[in-house]
Amino acid sequence: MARVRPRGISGRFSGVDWEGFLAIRLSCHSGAVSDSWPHDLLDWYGAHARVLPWRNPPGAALPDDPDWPYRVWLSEVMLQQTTVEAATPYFHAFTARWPTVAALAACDDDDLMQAWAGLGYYARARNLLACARAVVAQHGGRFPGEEAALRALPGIGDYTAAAVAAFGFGRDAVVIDGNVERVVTRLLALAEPLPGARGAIRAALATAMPAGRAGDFAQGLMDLARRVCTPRAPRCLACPIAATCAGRQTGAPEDFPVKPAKKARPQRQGTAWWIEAEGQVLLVRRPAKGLLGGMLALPSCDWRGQAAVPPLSGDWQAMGVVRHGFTHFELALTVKALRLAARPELDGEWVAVGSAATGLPTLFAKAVQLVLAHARDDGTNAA
DNA sequence: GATCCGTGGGC
DNA sequence: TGCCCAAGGAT
Repeated sequence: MARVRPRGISGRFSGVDWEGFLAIRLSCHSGAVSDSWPHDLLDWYGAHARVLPWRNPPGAALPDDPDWPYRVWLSEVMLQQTTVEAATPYFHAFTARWPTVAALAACDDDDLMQAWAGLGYYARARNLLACARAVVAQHGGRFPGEEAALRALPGIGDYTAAAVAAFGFGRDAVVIDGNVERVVTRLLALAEPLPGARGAIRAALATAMPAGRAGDFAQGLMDLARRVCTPRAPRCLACPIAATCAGRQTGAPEDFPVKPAKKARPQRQGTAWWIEAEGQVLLVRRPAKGLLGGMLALPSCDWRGQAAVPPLSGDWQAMGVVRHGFTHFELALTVKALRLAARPELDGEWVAVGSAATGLPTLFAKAVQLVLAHARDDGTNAA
């Protein structure tokens, strides 16, 4: 069922949207978008900025700390498509364990992947390490401050390069993420769907950005997007730039940004095998590229419909089914267990049963929990 | 440009 | 419950 959306002036019988009417009159009087909105936003940000461990307070000079850009970069990579709440404990754990980019560059690959486990998008972890090592090898252990040099490093795209330049070095970079896109498409009522609208977004921000305040300007837009200009039911009455917002004047600011329709996620099925012997279970390292690349996992078949051939013949016990949604498909993973007296000759790493769930991606952590819960039930029933 | 790549939370 | 969303990047 389609969502019901108020359509502003034309869609209502009792008809007159006085708020919108007044806004349009004001707009016609003063111009389509006021020149003062960037400073209104900075004023609002000065009073309402979130306090975050990787963020400089509004209006303050950057910390006199050679590792500041490192922490900014680390936070930005963790925050790619990831919420502040999910990333924060990982940020603290990483900075405590690896306080400098040189320390991170020197770490063991498997330790890094285990530390990243659960955060998702594991290519970020592989690129994180490659980037740290490139900074040490090519830049003497100091991040470059220029966007172009940052953009050339692994795992750093347009957004992250601009964010590190602005937040880490105080450069005048145009920082555009999904939050900024939402605010600006509403502000301008851009009807063109993403990603086509990005050129207009960048042009508007390059014009509007107050010189010397790029970092506060971008983070102000992000805080506004999270607290006021939310995806659904934006709180326009609390917005410092509502008076100049064309999206609000349409009566349906939540309709922006316009996005292309999404495809349905296909269903896939697969099987994973728990092989236990001598208090240990067999894990395997997945190939470096592709889904869950480089991560430890339970042995499993591929999930594209091929027959599930277990790595050993034997008396496999059914443990149940784990359902897990990925970005572009949904998986029903059947879990089967085989317990042996002695460890068989198989490729992989044997780990203690009690610690098997730690350091695994969430899908396999769920599968391990399923097996352990099954074992507890058996123990209860036997006792 | 289109597709692939995790996860957890909100409504 | 199912769908949308979150400080994107690589291929």
